[in-house]
Amino acid sequence: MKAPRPRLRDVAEAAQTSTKTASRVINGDVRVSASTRARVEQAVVDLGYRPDPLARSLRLGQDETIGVVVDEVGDPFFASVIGEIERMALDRGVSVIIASTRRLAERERIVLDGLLQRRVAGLIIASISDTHAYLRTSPCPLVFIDRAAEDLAADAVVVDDRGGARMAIEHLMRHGHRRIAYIGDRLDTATARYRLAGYRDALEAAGIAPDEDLVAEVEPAKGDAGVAAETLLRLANPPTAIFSANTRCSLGTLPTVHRLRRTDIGFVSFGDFAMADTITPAITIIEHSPELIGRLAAERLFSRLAGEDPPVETILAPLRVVPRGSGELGPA
Amino acid sequence: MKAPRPRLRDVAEAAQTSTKTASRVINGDVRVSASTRARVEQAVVDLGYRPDPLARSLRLGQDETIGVVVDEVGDPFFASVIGEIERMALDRGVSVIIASTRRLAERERIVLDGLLQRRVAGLIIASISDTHAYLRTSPCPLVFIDRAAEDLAADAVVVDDRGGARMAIEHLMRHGHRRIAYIGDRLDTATARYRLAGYRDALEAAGIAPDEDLVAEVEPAKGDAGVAAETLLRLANPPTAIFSANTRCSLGTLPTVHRLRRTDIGFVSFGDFAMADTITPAITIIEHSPELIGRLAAERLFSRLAGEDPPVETILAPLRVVPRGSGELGPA
DNA sequence: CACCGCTGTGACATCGATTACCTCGTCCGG
DNA sequence: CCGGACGAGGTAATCGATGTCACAGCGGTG
Repeated sequence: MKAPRPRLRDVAEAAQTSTKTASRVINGDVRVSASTRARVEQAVVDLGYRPDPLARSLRLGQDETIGVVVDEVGDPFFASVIGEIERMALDRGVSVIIASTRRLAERERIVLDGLLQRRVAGLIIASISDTHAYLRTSPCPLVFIDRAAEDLAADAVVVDDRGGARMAIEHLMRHGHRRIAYIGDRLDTATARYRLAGYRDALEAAGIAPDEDLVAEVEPAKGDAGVAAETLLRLANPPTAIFSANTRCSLGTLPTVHRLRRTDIGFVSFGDFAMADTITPAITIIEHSPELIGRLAAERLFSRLAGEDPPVETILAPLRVVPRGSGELGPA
Repeated sequence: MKAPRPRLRDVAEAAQTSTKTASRVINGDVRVSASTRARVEQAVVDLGYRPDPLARSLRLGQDETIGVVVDEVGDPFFASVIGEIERMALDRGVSVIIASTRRLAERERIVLDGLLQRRVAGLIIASISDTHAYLRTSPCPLVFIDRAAEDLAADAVVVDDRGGARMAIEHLMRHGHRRIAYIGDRLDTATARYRLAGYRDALEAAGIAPDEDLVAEVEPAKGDAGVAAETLLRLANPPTAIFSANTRCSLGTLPTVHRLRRTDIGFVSFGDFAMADTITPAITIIEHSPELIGRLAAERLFSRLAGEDPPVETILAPLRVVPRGSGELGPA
């Protein structure tokens, strides 16, 4: 009963021409006479023809699809990034395949490999790994987000992690803090290393001797940020302020801070989150907009897909301190 | 320099056999002699052969990909749902294409059409539209989430919206509230209608006359939930409690409630969110786990893709009140 | 007038994998 | 000893669109 979807061949037959000419019309080739063009266009409408993207991809050796690889799709930061990328892709009729690495270099390999096998047209990657040799001959444009690829000349959209962390610490110091704790990601990601470096920069510049007891390296997915916070706050000589180096650490740490009724402590979060301005005290943040990062990355990728070939660049998304209260509390 | 990726033909040649036999080995056909099988397998390893998914899809008329269509990828609820689906898909080597409708029925049509054109193997859909006639002859299994398709016999994973809303209102009434406001989504989505119905059920069962001034229908994406909350709280005869019918409304409403220093008001949110248990007072919620919904939907879809054919079913994900403070405040 | 170049067109190969259909032995029962 | 079932494997068509290349017709040119 149900008619199978029309093929190019059917269109060609209806228009009394060859598939090649029909293909020309559809792809906007100029060298087709007006009358033939009209017949084909009519046939397309009559039959409701739509080219099969699969066949097209096979022939062209490339899929009208981009891949986005992030740590974890459910992470609010990446969810917003992806949302923005998807928005831009949809406008261009491009599909978005997403994949998450769970912060495992091995999985990253696997999903990237799969995406490349599928011949995606381009990739946006929040890489967890620090070796990308196998991407050096990538057949498609790559844009890194959140963390640049250090061993690869590829576009990246990042924030000034080191400078941002330093800004956060200096902000706390301006409000009188001298003992400031750091809670951040595992140091096997570059982002975490840079932010920790920024923290140390600021302390050193202020002539404060670093205290390793105040540096906690955690795995936010495991929920151990809260444990780290509790440990810090129970030290014999506890910090008067905490710097949380990313959103998920903040989300893990703050419930503990509140449970222990230590809302008197100074707090700055690298990255915003829902309700940050509503809890008491409201949380001072280093703001970096995931939507902006997504947009910049997608723009870059689409411009390359459109054939433009600007020099490889690492784009810095802007960063600023948004004081809301928790970062302006002085030490006891 | 760079060798092109090996094709099945290369494998066949290396194993001194035909593509057909090589294909049989790869697809696990039993009727291949042990020695031939071994040769082919060796060749596959030697050449690092990986079948081209595009070609395979074309031939099979189906892509090893599932589509997930939601309101908005950046929405925390859907982000978690997608995260869980992606997790399950990756385990099966299936890719996930995401698309968002922005709550526009027209866009929903477009993205679904695109996905169907791509011949996805299956679809998971949070539908915004209420006509799905064009999906009736869908070539692939469908699973609806969050909202069932009323005009289509298809699987769905939903929560008991009406009952859940009723639970929320009854909870507030048990703590003495009689004037309870409702803030929820536009009523052109079924979910919103059910939740509002549940709200009305509860009031009616308690013999409370409904007051339409207390019902606000908003568009959370536009940020007008906060405006609605302010309007409600400034009424001559204001409510003593607010029921927020979904997470995004809660995220929009609560900053306003706090800004107006009206944290004395009763509050229940349909749907959890980050920091809900950390703000003061902590927010009482109707809990429905997005991860669970994602998992159930994905399980259903994969079971159909595996050829199982259970009767079409609407699965109810469980729901419960999680009291945290804001829902247990009595009226002034 | 022969030749050149340009335009519009179509037959056919191609992308890489799957499959309908066929061939060739071999082994078995009758 | 023969027919036929069966196992193993090969040939070529197929999926649907696009690239290659050749060709016909036409106008201009030396």
